[in-house]
Amino acid sequence: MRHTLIAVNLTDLSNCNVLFMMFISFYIRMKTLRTELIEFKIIVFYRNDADDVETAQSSHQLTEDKKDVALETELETRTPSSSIIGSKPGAFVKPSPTFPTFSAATLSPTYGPLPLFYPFFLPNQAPYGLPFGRMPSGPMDARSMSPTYAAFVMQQAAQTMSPTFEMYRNFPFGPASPSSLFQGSGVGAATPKGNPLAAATMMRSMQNAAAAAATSPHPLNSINQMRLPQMGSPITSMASNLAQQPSNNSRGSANNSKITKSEIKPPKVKEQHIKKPLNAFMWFMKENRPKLMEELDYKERQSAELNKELGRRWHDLPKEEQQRYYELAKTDREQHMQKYPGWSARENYAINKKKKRKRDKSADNGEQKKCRARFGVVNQDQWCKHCKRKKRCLWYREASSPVGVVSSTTPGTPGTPSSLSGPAAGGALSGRDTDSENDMDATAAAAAAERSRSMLNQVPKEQQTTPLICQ
DNA sequence: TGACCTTTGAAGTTT
DNA sequence: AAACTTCAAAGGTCA
Repeated sequence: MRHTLIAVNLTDLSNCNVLFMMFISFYIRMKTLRTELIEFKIIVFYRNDADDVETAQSSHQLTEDKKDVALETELETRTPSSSIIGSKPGAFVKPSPTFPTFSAATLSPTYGPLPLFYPFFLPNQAPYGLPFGRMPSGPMDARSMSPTYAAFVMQQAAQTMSPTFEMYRNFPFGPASPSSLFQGSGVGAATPKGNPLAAATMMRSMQNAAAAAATSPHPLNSINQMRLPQMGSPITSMASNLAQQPSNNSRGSANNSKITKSEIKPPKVKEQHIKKPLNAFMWFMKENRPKLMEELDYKERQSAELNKELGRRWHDLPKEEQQRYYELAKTDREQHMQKYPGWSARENYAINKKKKRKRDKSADNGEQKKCRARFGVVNQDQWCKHCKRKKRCLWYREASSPVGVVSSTTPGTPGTPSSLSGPAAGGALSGRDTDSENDMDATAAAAAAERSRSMLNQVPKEQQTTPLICQ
C-alpha cells in the first residue's frame, strides 16, 4: 500500500470546478491495473484575496494538517520511491518524506493558476503515468488511454468514494445538470464549504459516464448526453474526449470559468414543424410581392401595406389568372399530402400557440378614407365599385362608427377584404354585409348607423370593433 | 426574440 | 351548418 499526499492550491476559484471539490477531505482508494492500492489524501488550499485573515488562519491550519498527514504517510510509507509521481523539483507534490518542509505560503500566491488536477491517473509509467505539477503541454487526458481503461478508472473512482460521499448518494435530486451546478454564485458551490449535493450529482454523472463508456461500443451517445460542462478537469476532459468531442485544452485549463449559456444549456431539440401548404392567394403574394416592391410607390412601404395592395390586385385579377393560382395551390396541397401523409393543420395549431394580441382597430384610421376623399371626385374611375354605385365604401372605416355596419361579405368571398369581415371584425358584432344592406341608400345607412350607435352603448367596450360605414 | 401588422384561403374548432 | 380561429408569406416595427 502506498500513500501519497497531494496538495493542491487553488488561487483562482474560476479554475475550481465541482469535480475538483468533491474530493475535498475524501480519501480515495483506487486499484490500478497493477493491483496496487494507492491511497490519496487531498487537501485543497483555497486562497481568497477577499478574506485574507481567514485565509491566513486556514493556511496555518492546513499546514498543521499537512504535517499530520505527512507524519501519517511517513509511518506507512516504506519506500521513498513509492510516489506515483516523480518528485521533480518545483513540483508541489513531493514524496512524503520531504513533504513536512512544504509550506503553503510558497504555494498559493506565487504558484499561479493551477492547471488541471489529476486525482486518479495513477500508474507511473507510459502511457498512463503522468508527470505531476503543471499541466503537460500535450493532451493528457482520456485520449491517451483506451476508452475501456478510462471507463475503468472513472468507475473505480466513483465506486471507491469514501463513506462520507456515500451519504450524499441517496439525496433526492435529479440527474446532473450542469446549470444546476453553477447556479447562484457561480463557482460558489464549488468552494470547500460548497454544496455537497452538487458534488454528488457530478459524481453520479461520472458513474453513468463510466458505465456508458465501458459498455458502449462507441464512446458517442450516452456520454455525449451527459453534457458535462467544459471545465477542463480530467474527468470532464476524459468524458468529453471519450465522446469524441473536439476539446479545447487551452480554454479548459485557463478560462474554464467562462462557461457560456450554450455550453450549459442542452441543445434545443427543434420540434419538426411542417408548414401548411400555400393557398392560392399566398402563391399570388409570393409571386407578386417582389414585383410590387420594385414599383416606385411601394418601395418603402411596409409589408402590411404591400399586402393590402396585393389584396386589391388579387380582387382585380381576372378569374383565369386567379385560377392559375388556385391550381398551383391545389398541386401544392396534393404534394404536401403525399410528402406528409397524415399531416393535419391541427398539428400546427398545437405547436405554434401564438398569443394573438387583440387588434386595436380604433387607432387605425389614418389611411382609411372614403374613395371620394381618397381619389377625389374627378377620379371616380379609381373608386371602389361600391362607391361608384353610391354604396358603402369598401375601404373606409370610421373609428367611432357603430357596430354592425360593415361593407363586406362572408369571409373568403372574393372581392372583399377579409379584414372587414374576417376574425378581426369578429363575431356577431361584425355585422356581416348582406345584399339588402348593400342596397341601402345613404339615408338608410345613416339611420342604421344611428340605431347601431345607440346599440353600441349597450355593448361592452372590449367587444366593440371598428366597423365600416357606408358612404 | 417574438408578437404584430396585413392580405386571402384552407382547414381546423366552436356554437 | 354557420360562425369563428389559426396559419401559411413577407419584412419592418415595437415591446
